[in-house]
Amino acid sequence: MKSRRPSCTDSGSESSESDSKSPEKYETSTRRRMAANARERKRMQSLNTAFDCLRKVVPQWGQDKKLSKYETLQMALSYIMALDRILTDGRRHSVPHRQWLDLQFDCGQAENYSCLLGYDSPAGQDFLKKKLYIYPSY
DNA sequence: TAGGCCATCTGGTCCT
DNA sequence: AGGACCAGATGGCCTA
Repeated sequence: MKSRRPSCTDSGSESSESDSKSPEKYETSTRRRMAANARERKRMQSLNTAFDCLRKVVPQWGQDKKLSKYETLQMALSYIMALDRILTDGRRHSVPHRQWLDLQFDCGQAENYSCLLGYDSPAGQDFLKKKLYIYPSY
């Protein structure tokens, strides 16, 4: 658990409310606020889980540091556009059915693709370290 | 120490 | 009425 605002508790802002409301109403609103805070925490945690999944799929070439959320979104956008371009170019040049599109990449971050393409085994990752094969599905 | 990033709280708005 | 979502505010942690 990370930092929390010291002035704020899970019970929400108290002084003004306790002055103006009956104890019952105060307790009810306090309970609702706590529940809302807990839901919001859970929602943000699930959002962060989704970001972590996205980080695993997106290339992080030369990045030993974890991508920020903004960088992750930017990288995902670039990555999707690059893959789209590959597919578009493949169609335009009418790649034969059995031909593989051989993309050299020397970034050495092949594990970034493993969960996307299903190469989770060490042998598969070793294979991917040399080449990324994308089979045209058209 | 400043700036970037993040977690959390909070109030508002919309939807069911 | 209550939950989901959002944006603003705030403060902690980390790094250059």
